[in-house]
Amino acid sequence: MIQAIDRAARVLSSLQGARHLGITELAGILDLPPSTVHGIVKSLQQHGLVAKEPGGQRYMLGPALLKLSNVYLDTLDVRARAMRWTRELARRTGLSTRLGAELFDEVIIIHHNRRPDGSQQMLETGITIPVHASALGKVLLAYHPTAADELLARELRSLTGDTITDAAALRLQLAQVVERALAVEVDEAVLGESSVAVPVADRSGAVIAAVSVVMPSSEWPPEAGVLNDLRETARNISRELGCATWPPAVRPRDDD
Amino acid sequence: MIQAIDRAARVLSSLQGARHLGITELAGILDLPPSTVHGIVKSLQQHGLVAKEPGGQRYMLGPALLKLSNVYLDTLDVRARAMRWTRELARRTGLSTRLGAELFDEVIIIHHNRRPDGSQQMLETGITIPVHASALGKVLLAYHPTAADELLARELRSLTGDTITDAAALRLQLAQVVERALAVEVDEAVLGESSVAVPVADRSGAVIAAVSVVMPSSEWPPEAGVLNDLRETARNISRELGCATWPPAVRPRDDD
DNA sequence: AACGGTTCTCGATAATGTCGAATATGCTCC
DNA sequence: GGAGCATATTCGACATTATCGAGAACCGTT
Repeated sequence: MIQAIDRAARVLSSLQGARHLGITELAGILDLPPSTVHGIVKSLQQHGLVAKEPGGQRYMLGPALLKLSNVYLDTLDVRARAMRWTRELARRTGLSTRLGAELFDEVIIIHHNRRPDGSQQMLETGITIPVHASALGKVLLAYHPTAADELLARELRSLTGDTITDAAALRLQLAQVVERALAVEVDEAVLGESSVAVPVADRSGAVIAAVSVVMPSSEWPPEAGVLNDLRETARNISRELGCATWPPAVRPRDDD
Repeated sequence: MIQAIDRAARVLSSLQGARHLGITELAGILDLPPSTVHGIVKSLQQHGLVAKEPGGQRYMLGPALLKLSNVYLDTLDVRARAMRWTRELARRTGLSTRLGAELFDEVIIIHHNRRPDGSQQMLETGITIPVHASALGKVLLAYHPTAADELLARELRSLTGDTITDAAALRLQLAQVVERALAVEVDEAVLGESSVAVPVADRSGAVIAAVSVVMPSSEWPPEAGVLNDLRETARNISRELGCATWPPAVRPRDDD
């Protein structure tokens, strides 16, 4: 791990948390001398990864990230394939759908279909949710035991009163997830919101993403038809990616 | 400029262009030994900025970029303020609107409102357009002479037959842009598409973004009402940002 | 099963980033 | 409007740190 790059990434990460930071503040967070931080920030700035906030003398994330991220989304084969299937899923179920991938101890939403009732809803692509508090996350963890082990070794943060924070309880759920190829979550991330997720696998049979439908907890549990549509969607996407058999198999423990 | 960070940024940039690259390919592009590139890529990977493509042994951009970019958009004050005004602008004019900011020699779209006729249109947030081939870009250049000087010193790439590639011609247009506080573009970026843009300034009076309406070239020129609505929109956004007078003044040459 | 082309590991070298002190800049309070 | 303070920024000597070549391991292919 190259030190300078590690530090640069930490700078981006800090700015991700705090939005606007001065050199001194950053130096405080990273526990480095201000002059060192200044050099890093200036290097990032030259590439547009960081920008000076208009007016002030603090720094913020830069516009180059938006361009990179846009290309990232375009690069994702799963996403391109999944889009038409999830749109259809949203139409059939009348619910909003998400496609999520693992990002350390979070799930990042790489595609979002709004529920088709025409109500005003924010676009969720790009937001992240702790893995342990989402159906998407439970699916990804269940099929990636190494990540699960790592996560369960740490303290689990509670988001609502119903977030599962007990390692043993979560591990039990993960086992069930694999059995049913389906994970659920009720009020665990956001009060009043619940979801069901299923795995998406690629040619190699590895689970690389998960699809979910989100519904108001008042409509819980979902009808059997919804679950079937959801499973069918995941199977179709996986098939398009060249996956031979669905549901997929759990990836071996040390495979990374 | 820290070498390691510069190289890391170049790696990201290369992956932005090529989508998928192996270590050797990257090494070729950057003209570095493969082992050096490997170290850089591995460091980026640890932070999720780069990821191994599923299946293959090549690398691609990573999911962390999506999260960073999402925060970047949230951080942008202009964008938050502009959104309601551009939505209204789209409604009144029946056209799609864009909010753009400068990213080196390109304009990056930081917000996009689809035209409200209900037709299927792709979301343009995050795409980039060469500054010299867009109305948005001409506005940004006109108010940022240092950037204009730099750009005009180089060769201008042609996107359509109508792209302005002559430095003198462009410089003349930029002068007019400041006079009218308005830039136009007809078929210069995409055939059949034309746009008009106006500047958005912040508290300090500096132009930090531009708003535009985009229309089919068949509807060109826009009615006077559209131009008024556009100007009004930019003035409203600028006022919300604490800008005292609109149209804004050109930023002095060496001010960066 | 053997080959060619990869990615990846390791360690010595010297190039490189680091960090303290000094300077410049900009904000705040009087 | 001016003085004072806090912050950003520059600079250069030093030693930590990244670099790069050689070789091992790996993968896909013939």
